This record gives sequence, C-alpha cells and structure tokens, in this order.
Amino acid sequence: MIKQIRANYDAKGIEKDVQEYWKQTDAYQKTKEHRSGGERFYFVDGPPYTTGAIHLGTAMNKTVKDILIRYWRMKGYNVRDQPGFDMHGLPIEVKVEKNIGVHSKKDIEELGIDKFVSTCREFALSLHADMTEQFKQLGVWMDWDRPYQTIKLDYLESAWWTIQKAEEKGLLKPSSRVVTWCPRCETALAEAEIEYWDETDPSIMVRFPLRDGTGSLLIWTTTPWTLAANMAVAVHPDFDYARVRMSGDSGSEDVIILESQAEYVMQKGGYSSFEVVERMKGADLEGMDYMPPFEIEAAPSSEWSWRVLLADYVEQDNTGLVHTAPGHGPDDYETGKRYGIQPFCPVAENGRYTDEFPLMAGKKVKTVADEVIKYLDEKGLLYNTSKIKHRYGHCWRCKSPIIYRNTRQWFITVPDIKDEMLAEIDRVKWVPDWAGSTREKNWVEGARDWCISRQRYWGIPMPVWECECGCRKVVGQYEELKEGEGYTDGMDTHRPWIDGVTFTCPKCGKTMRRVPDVLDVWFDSGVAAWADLGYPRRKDEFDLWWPPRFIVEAHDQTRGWFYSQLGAGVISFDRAPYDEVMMHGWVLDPKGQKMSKSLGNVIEPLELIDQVGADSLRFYLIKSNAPWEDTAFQKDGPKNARKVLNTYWNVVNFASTYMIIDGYDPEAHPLSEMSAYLRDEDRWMISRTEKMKAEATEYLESRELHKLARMLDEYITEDLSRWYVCLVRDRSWSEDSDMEADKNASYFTLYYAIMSTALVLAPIAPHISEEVYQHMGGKLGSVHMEDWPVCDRTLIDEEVEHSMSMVKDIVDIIAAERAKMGSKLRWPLLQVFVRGNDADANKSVKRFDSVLCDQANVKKIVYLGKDEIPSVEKDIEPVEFSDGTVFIDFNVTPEIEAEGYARELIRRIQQMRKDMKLNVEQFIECQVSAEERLVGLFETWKDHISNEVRAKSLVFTDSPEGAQVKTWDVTGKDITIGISPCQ
RNA sequence: GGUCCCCUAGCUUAGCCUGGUUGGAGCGCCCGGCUGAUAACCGGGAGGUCUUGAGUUCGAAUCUCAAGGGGACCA
Repeated sequence: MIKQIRANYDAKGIEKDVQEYWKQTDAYQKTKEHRSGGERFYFVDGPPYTTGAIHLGTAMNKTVKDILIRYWRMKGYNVRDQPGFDMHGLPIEVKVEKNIGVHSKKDIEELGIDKFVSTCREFALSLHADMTEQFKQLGVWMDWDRPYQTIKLDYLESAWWTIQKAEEKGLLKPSSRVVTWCPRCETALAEAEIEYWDETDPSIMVRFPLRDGTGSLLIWTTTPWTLAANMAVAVHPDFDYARVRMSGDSGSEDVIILESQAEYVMQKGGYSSFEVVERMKGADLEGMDYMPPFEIEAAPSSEWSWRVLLADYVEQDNTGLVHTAPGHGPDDYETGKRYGIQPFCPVAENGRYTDEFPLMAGKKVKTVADEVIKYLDEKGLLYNTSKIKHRYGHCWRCKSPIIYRNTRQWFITVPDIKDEMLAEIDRVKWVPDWAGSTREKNWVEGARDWCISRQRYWGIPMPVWECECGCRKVVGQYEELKEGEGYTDGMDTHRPWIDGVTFTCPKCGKTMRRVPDVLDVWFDSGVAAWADLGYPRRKDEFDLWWPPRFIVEAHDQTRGWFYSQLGAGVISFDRAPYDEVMMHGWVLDPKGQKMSKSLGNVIEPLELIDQVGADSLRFYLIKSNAPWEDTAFQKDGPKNARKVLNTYWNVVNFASTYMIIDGYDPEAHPLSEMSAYLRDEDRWMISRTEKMKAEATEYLESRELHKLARMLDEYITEDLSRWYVCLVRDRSWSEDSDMEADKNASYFTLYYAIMSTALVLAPIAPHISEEVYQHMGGKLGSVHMEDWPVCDRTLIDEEVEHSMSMVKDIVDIIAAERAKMGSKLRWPLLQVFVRGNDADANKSVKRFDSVLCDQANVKKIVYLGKDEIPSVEKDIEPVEFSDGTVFIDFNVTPEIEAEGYARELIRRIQQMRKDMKLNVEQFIECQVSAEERLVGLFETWKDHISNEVRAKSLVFTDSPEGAQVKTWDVTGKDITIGISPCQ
C-alpha cells in the first residue's frame, strides 16, 4: 500500500519520526537478526576518546563506518558492529583534576588515589553516555547497548595478556632511558602524545674553557637549564674544526669551533676579525678536557666526563660543538653510554631541580633561563645570547612544554618485530594505497622502542611485579592473581586496589610488588580487536569472529591506532588485526585551518543536524571530497546536499500523490507484465537506474564514497527529477481509460526508480530512505533489511540512452535559441527541422519524436536528408548539435497564437488554483474577461482549457466574479480571471 | 633536513591514472524563461596565466623534473 508522504521535506520531523519508528519496531536488532545467518564480517570500531562531545571529524568518521556497515548488511553479511570508547588516560585525569581542584600528583595522593580514580570512572561513563546519544542522532546504527569500554575489567585483562605475550617473546624491557616528560602531569609521554608548535627560546653560545688554558670550546644551546647536567661536548669526527682567534675592540680570545662557521661566530661574538690559528679534524679533538659551566659534586665523574666526544649526528651549523647532557637528551644518552658516562639528571618528576644542583634546587627548570644566562655572564662564560623561534614539543593534554628526563621506564622493543610488521603492511589492503605503502611503512621503518609506562593513575595498571632480587612476574590473566596476597574475587583491578596485591618471590622469598605505573592509553586501544571479544578469557566470540576484516580512521592514526594495533597484533597473534585499512581525512574550517576551541572556529555537528538534518550532513560530508582528503567545511555544503534529498522527496511526493489517486498497486504490476507497455522513455529511465546501481556498487567497493554521492546527485536531479518526471507528468494526469496501461507503465517506472534510489541511498541517508520506503509500500520492517540492489544488465539499453541524450541536446539548443529570439516556451513552434549527420542519427532522434515535441513545445519535427535544407519561405539559421544540425521555424501563425494565449490563460488559472491551495482534483467555476480578439482565440481552445484547469464552467464576461479575482498582464494585455471552487 | 598529500573561476570542485575538438559542474552575481511534484528548476551572460618554470611530445590541466605555496607526519 502506498501512503501519502508529507508535502515538504521536513528533515527534522522526518528524522525524529524515523528514529522513533526504529525504536518502536526494534528495527536495528531485527536487521541484525535478519543477517544472522550471513557470512560473518568482523568490523572493529576505532574508539573515539571520551570527550563528551562529537565534532565534525568524529561525525565524518562514524558516517563512513555507518555507510559501509549498512552496505555490507544489505549485501548479506552478518556484521559485528560493536562501538568502542577510549576511556582511560591523561585527558580525563586532567579534566578531573580541574573539576575537583587539585593541581599535582601530590594533591591526588593526599586526596586518595581511590577517590580520584573513582571520580575519573564516573566522569568517563557520563561522557560516554553523552556521546552515544549524539551518534544516535547522526543516525548511526551500531550496537550502542553493548559497546566495548577500555575501562572494563575484562578489557584490562586482555591488555595484560598481551603484555604477557610480549614478555614471553622477550619484547618487554625495563630500561633507564631519556624520555619525553611532562613536568606538570609528572609522567613520561609517547611521541603520539606530543604536540609541536613554535615557541621563542633563548639561543646562547657558551664558552667551556679548556683545562690547559689554551682557549675555550664554544657550544650552542637553546636549553640553558640542561647545562647543569652537562657531562661532555660532542663533535663530528669528519668535520673540519679550528682554533680561531677572534679579535675586536673588546680584545681577543681563542675558541674552538667548526672552521666554516668562523665568520658567523665572529659576528655573534661582536668581534671584527678572526684568524685561524690551527686546523684539526673532529676526530683529533676527542678527549680534550674542559671545565663544565657548573661545578656539581653530585655529578658522576668517570674517565670521559667533561671531555670532547665523537658523534655523527652533529651538524654543520652554529658552532659545530654540541653540549651533551646524557640525562636530558636521547642522543646525548647514547653518546654518553658509548663512553661509559653515567647520565646525570638533577631534575625531579615535577620539573624542578633536585638538591643535586644546590644552586637552583627547587626551581622549575623552564623558568631559570635568565638566571642561568646571568650566572654564565658573571662567570665570563657567556659568548652570545639571543632568541630563536623554533618548534617545541608540548604535552597533548595540559600544553606544558615537555622536557627530557632520564628515568626508568618500560618498553616494547618494537625494532625486534619491525620486519614482521612491515610484512603485514604489505599484506594488508590500504585505501588509498599510499596510506600503507608509503605513510605507514615510513612510520614503522623509523620505529623505536615503545615506551608503554606512565606514572599516572587512571589507566590499565602495568601487570608487572618486581622483587628486589631482580626477579619479575608478568600476570596475563586474573587466575594468576589468586596465587598472590591481597587478591579478592571480583576486585577492581585498577589502581589503587591492584597495588595491594603482592606475590612471594619464587627465588628469594621476598615480597614482589607491582610496578606502580599504568599503561600508555595507546596500548589500551591497540588491543581492541581481541579485548572487545573478551579474549582470552572467553574463546567463543573469538572463534566466531576472528580475524578482523576492516577498520577506518583518520590519517593521524598512522602513528596512532593503525600502528598500536599493528604492534600489539604482531605481539599477540603474529599478524595485523585487520585485512583492510581505510584512511579518511579531517574536517577543517572553511579556510582550511584546523578547528579548535582556541581559534573559535569550531562548527558543531549537532547544530547542523538541527538545521538541515543528519541525512544532509552525512551526504555532504562524503560528497565534498575524496574520503582520504581533508575537507574545508563549507557553510553552504549541507544546505546544498539537502537540495538533492529535497528533490528526491519531491519526486516521491509527486509519485505518491498520483499513484494514490489512481489506486496504483505496485504489487499488481510486475516487470514481466509491464514490459510490453513501456515506452522508450521508460526504458531509458530503467536503463539509467540499472547503471546507477552498478556504479553505486563499484564506488562502495572502491570506497570512493564521494563519487557515490556525486553520482546519486546527478541521477536524482538530472535523470529522475528534471527529465523523467517532466516527461511523465501528462501521463500521470491522464484520465483516459484507454491509456491506463500506458499510465501504469509510467508508474511502474517511477516506482522502480524511486525504490531503487531508496535502497542505494539507504546507507548514506538512512532516515529519508526509510521514510520513503515505508510510505511507498516497502515489504520489510526496514529499508535497511533489504538486499543490496544488483544491476540487471539486460535492462541497460545503450541505444535508447544515446537517442535520449541527443534529444536532450536538441531540447537544450531549442531553449537557447528561443531565449535569443524572445520566444517563450509556452508558445508552440510551428516546426523544427532535424538533419542528422547520417540516417542513424535521424532514426535515433525520431525514436523520441514525441518527447522532443513535448519538451521543446514544437508542433512538428521534419527530418531532412543529407545536404537537404528546409523548404520554407524565409531562410532559417542552422544550429549544430552533437550528431547533426537543427533548423527552427519561428513563424507565428494564427493557430499558434491561439494555442499560445490558451496556454498563457491556463498557466494563470493554475497559479491561482495553487495560490488558493485547491486540491488537485478540485473542480472550479471560472470567469474570464479580455479584449475581444483574445476571447475569440480562447473560444477555439475552450474545451482544452476547461479540461486542463478542471473547470466545470468557463464563462467569458466583462466583469468576472469568484472566490478570487485577479487581473494579469499577459504580453501587455490585461486578462482578468475569477475562480470559485465547485461545491 | 627527510617523507607523504594537495594547488583548476570569487568560493567548493570534475577532468589527471590511460595526453587529443572550445577545461565541465555547484554556490554567488546579472539578464531572460518555466512551473499543479518541486520555497524547485531551465537557458544565457560575466568570471580561468589549469601555482610557476623547464622538459618529453605533432600535441600537456593531464606525463617527467625543478621551484613556490598550503597541509600532515617525522627528525
């Protein structure tokens, strides 16, 4: 049964109703059950970080996922679509700290870790609930009642199991290392947790006087605070260095620098001339000893301390000598290690100097630059000071500038499995190809040890227990905790509760305590593909679904989730936990800048949904650009996308209106019965529809969603609305019973196109397609339960399509020529001559002779042979079209004038009917006054006019009366019309 | 410094892989037309150094190289 849809495309109302309908009918669950026997397809949702509000990027992400999942379901797959949420980690800790007014780890420990962690959990859960609601508004169908949450205890257990796997494979290693460190959050940070932006820092050159008194080594640094930890100076063994005598008004001095930098260094020192006293290779400098800028007792002295060392990362800029502090730089650390120098790091977790540096103990290292410079100046060590603008790293959450500290951390030795990871990148299908073959590959090739420990609270606890004797135990499953002290069944395995569990060392019998760290949150999401299945605690889900087939995330995940999953997957299963990775871009602001709260350029998806509806937003997001490219969000974008859906809506409204009037039952008229009655234009529409299906499938398979949306736009607006509906209007309006089969053929075709479109549109615009499907007599409970429409190639008719494109071409030409001649389309043309380049062309056009006459409003088409010209009195200008020439006869005869004015009158009456909001079937009484000659013309068309406007009576009088009376100016002549609806 | 992506009308973009009449659209602007599905639409007009330069070629928006600009990632 076809039901009338509402007249206007009110997206907000429709979406609300459809979502309510889904809820009432349990459509989502039923759709899943409908496919429960299908081939299993394991999709893994990349968990968004739980911030509480989705942004356009998240909307884009879930839109792509929802489109593909719906498509796969329609293809018959049984898709696992569990959504995930990333709910541990610093971002939530930082927010909770702000909310409850604590400012440091010391505050948290005084408050009680249990209270802090409980608050974090509550906070994360409430944010999770908010986001779920927003995703539902976007129309995303995922298993919202059963999400995976990284904070669930069985999820924690899976992560532990993977750490244990790493331990078994010898990939887990504690190490004293220089790591990037946030002094505010007091924890190590991974590369992925650092944001870089420009910062102005001091740039200073410092003298390190040689112990033999022959001058100074000149070093350059932008971090004066690290000078306290200076242990050596590095030079490149192959570079050319020199002892250079700088001279000027202030005197002279000898410095050792890179020879090629002498001029530059001279200027920096305010000298006017220099002289190279002695040349040497970097290698010759090795072992020279000097006096460090600060005399610090605590600094560990050894044979190579405060000497020149060789290192090949030294570059040919500044002085060419690099201040080396093994406690504050990864390179420095490695160099120091080669020479047996202990790293010295007089900086505490909170970024303040320790008592090991008494001069500034307790001060924040990032604030002492001026003080250090003053000290150096007083000591005569400062050679030059200036400022430099350079990129500097900051904590991703609290934005504090990072420092490097030497600490003991836990690492996964990724380079040991790099080859396996690279092989997996080759195996996996990447969309686009270069996402894997270049980007991910480059990233993995440069992979270093992954620091997985964080000195924080709200995270998955490190499952590692250590004993003083050096023995360690890695727990992989809760079962193993039962051997320990302090374990109770069902306990919360977060901090601080897990901290109370201890083991007895099997070697020495002492107590083993847990390493107090938590895991890097990237490790949390890295194990999602099996943790969400509850593996290894449960095997059933795993046996059913493993391995995962597909993931899709934004390009920043190259170093994030694509990578963490790859590493964790290889550790756990010797494979990447995905077969295909699709990469999508970011949604930027209209100028192409990143949206950010601080810039104030954030566009809220919920506001857009409120304005134009979720379907239009989704349609725009995929239409605007290739998925993997960034999109500069355009204000008009969703509005324009809405126009496409609106056009579709209007087509449906038209169809349902007339089908209901005629009681058309699509069930009663199958293709087999109708094919005999189809006109060529119907065959054309069906052929276009089949091609639309084929292309839709192609673009979904290639993930070229932008092409899918653009193609649908073209199909709906050009083929269906602007062309086909125009062609069938008269047929729908016909009340001639002899033509019933013909009318049904047009209904059949319209219905076929509308329903095919509903199915193809369903993944992209799930609400409007559902509304249309349900109103147009869809058989299933939801359009999303339907099978994906398959192209029937036997219905594609290239000849008909070619003919039609020629006719469209000619119609356009005639319209253009009319415009030039000031000829209105409403006025018929006497005749048009068509001269195809060959007989086939004439035949092709002739096939749509009646279409051409109707659409161009021409009385007669005359076909000419080769070189033939129209046989009329006046010469007619030829106009070329794609396959020949047309000649248009603009001669106006009395008959044409009569018909022209009749149509002018009809048009005015129709407009008045519309203004009066009369029902299309409503009959009227009509009175008209006009000059005598016009009335004479109208009389000859009286029946036709009455019929067209459904007038029971049409009276010509001097003073028309009616419920509405209006005078129109038609080509300079007044026509007054009065209309009343019949009772 | 390295790697990757991008640069076409005022804005957003198609075309590029696979070189070939006059580089298509949409939005906006101006003029005209059409309309009983359509607060919609159609036609015409104005608006393009296809970022620049070099090369390959009979022929380059398209292929190659270099430069410039934008973005991302790394060091």
